[in-house]
Amino acid sequence: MSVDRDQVLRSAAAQLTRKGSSTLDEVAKASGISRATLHRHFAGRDALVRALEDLGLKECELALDAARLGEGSAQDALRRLIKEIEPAAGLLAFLVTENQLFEGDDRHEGWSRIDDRMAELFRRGQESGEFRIDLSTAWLTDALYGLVGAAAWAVLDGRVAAKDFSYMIAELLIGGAQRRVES
Amino acid sequence: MSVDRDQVLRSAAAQLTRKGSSTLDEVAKASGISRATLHRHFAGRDALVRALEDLGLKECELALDAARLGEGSAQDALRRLIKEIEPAAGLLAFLVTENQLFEGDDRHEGWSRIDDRMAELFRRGQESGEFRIDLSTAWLTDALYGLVGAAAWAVLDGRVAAKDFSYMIAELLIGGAQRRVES
DNA sequence: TGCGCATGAGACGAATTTGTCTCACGTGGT
DNA sequence: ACCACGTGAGACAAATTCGTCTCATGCGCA
Repeated sequence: MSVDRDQVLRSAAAQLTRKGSSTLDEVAKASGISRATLHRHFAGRDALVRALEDLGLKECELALDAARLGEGSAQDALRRLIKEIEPAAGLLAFLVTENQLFEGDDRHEGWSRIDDRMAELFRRGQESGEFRIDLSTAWLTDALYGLVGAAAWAVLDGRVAAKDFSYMIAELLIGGAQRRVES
Repeated sequence: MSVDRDQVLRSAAAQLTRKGSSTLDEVAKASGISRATLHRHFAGRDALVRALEDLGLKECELALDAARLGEGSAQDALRRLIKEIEPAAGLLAFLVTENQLFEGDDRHEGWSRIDDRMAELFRRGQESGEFRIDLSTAWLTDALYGLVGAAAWAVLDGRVAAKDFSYMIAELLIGGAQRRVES
């Protein structure tokens, strides 16, 4: 009977990813609930977006924890991270397009912490000699976000099979498109 | 006296990239014109977005032409493409987030043609042995869009120097993050 | 059966945005 | 000097969306 808050948020993210200017009524219908109920759980559009941000933030933190970025090679850690972050890809695809969250320098500090943890992984890989040093850790972090968003969108649109999600991202990010004659 | 239509569109794209829900009044002010004038040139919000799409489409076609994708190695052609597409990056960064354009299967056929040309480049690279075949051409195309958008945003936000734009994208897309002991 | 509770549906005014209009101003060309 | 034209500023109603409210329904539970 009671509404599943997380499920509503996921449906809302999917709807808002498809159409960023969706009406609250459209969001509610996409979540299978009425506008009144949506409004009972989230005070307004801002509150809804904030909740989406918090959920995405939480899932990213969990993915970062589960990936154990400090263990093993940086490459393997990155592969684990991409695999762990897959459930949050839909949410991230929306959040990265929601530049409104970054307006006014009051960006949620949580993202800085996540960025730092990712950049730290790339830095570790660079220091160990696994990753090239001519690509900045900031760019690699942004590129990871961009590829996750692109992959999520490609999957939603049927151009990439869902099962290939993490493979496609990890291989491109780590190895690039270039064919290497000797592995 | 007369308004520079393309300049207005670029300013509008920048404003809408920053805040997708910008008012027409905000868009107009960002372009340095009044709402009345904006409305004289573009019938409404839809018409404005359509014009932005057409401009982005045109610039992509021009970039594809200028890159001469059929000449030389696929790698070099891809590097040329990325360099040529840089001026349109801001526009693309907005358009890729404007999923509204893809609603209802009435997507502008022009994008299909562009996608095809890009996919053809990757296919050529795969057939020549330059690119790996385990990453589909559709994914490589989407990844290119995603990286261009991510890079445009990173530059706008000051995390990546504008002069590194094409290098960062090309190197990551072609060579990946992995360090290769022998070049 | 009867109660509690969350929800769905809809109405209502307020706020915002939009589309259209008018009018005055400034510039460029005749 | 005069006119044509594009523009800025603002007013105005229409349309849309939002926030809040009320009421009825359905389900679980005692």
